[in-house]
Amino acid sequence: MALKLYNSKTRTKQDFAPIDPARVRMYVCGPTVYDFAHIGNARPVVVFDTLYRLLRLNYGADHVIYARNITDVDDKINARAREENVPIADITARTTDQFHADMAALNALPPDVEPRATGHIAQMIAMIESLIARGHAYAADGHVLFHVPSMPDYGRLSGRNVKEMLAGARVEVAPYKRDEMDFVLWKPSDDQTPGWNSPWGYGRPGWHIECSAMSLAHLGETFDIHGGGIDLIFPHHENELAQSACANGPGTFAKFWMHNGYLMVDGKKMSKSEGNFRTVRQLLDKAPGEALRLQILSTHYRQPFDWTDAGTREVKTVLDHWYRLVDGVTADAADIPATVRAALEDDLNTPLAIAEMHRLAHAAGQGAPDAARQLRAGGEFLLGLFGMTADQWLHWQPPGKALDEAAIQARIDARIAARKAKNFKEADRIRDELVAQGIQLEDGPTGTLWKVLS
RNA sequence: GGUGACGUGGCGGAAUGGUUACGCAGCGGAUUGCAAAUCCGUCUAUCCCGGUUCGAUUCCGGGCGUCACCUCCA
Repeated sequence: MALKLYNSKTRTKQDFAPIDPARVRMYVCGPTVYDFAHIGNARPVVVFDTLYRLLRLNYGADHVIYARNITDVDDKINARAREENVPIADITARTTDQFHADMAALNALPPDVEPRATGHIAQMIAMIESLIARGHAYAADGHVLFHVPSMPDYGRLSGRNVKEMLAGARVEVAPYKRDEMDFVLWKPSDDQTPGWNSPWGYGRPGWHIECSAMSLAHLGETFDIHGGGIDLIFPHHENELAQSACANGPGTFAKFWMHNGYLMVDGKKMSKSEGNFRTVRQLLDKAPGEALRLQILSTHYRQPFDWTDAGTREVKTVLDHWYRLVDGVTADAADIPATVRAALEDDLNTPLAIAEMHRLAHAAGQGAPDAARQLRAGGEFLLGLFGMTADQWLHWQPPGKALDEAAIQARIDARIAARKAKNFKEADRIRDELVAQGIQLEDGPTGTLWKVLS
């Protein structure tokens, strides 16, 4: 079955055919590194990681190139460095490390290239020069601005009507702008703010130009997929598209635009003032990263997602079950279940894919060995699950908390002895004692196993 | 004010012009010394009002409601 993807540009589901099957190119907007990644940052990473895995399967791992940037020059970073009174590089290095660790915990593969904005200043300057030369940008008052009326198609990607937007605009217009909609490509820096020398003086790039410059540098003028959150469609992606298409020529840039839906927490927009702000780091204290991953995938990527703790508990229960079924089972690519794969190939229908996984789990639970292999293959090769053993999974503890497994085993042995002596009162007492510590015992045919209650 | 998305059973969540997914929870059973785990069985749904149709949850119109964007945001 052919891969179909919803293209935000055309607002339809289309058959995906790469420009060059030997080099399938995907660019996803990565984080601005100034603080811990929140669960809203994790959604596009997990969604596009799932797509990345599927593309690698379809075209070969060596024929897919996935670029996800790190934006390490931004006024939010500058503000944070000032607050903490540390060098900017400290903030960006620390936050980048945290981001990598958190995304790895979610079983997200690292991208093939991870360009940094500060490493591409020269490319940004070159692109700005090209925009000026082509009449799409102008220098004014130390700034360089993109002239929006120079691009007739502006607003098409995000479905905005420029005139209507201006009618409802609440922003003050800077005096140096020729048009209210014009946006900054380059802006001046003072001594306290990071900057680089440029034809327009000492300064730093505007928000959108880094993605245009980096996608060009690593993927070329035209590439296959551009992804990110729907909140970025305006102004970020609209402006990226404007810059790139005007600098490189009409018709260049991404063939497919993909946007994941918004993320809410407990039914509301996540924000610090609402008290429902969740970092990935905080959530990894409640459940293993794979559970968070499956939770993210349990809603179709284009739908709004409502994050709840109850949802986390539910996927944890599901994975407890699946892990038991695939324990000791090995699978190879031949076991990849066609049903799960077909669901993913239909615009990444992960909820349907998970439903097909449940069907396999049902069959595996009845003792079908091929179903167990397919379940494992579906998790391992498609959804990015089963990265640990069943024991590791069932014994999982939040980072920093270590269980004394030897002590638990000693209690289990004592209980086995009591049971052999038919002293059930003592056996039950030991079991209750362990339950009070969050340890659940399971008497099976091969002996007594235990798991951590969640 | 402008724009967009969404409204499916207790909860999560797909699909579909007609045959009422799937999971979690609940309930009943098997199993177990009792549990847990596992297996079997099982109840509950398509926001409201019109229209098109032999038939709509699905298409069209209206209404109500929720969320978001238009300013930093994944």
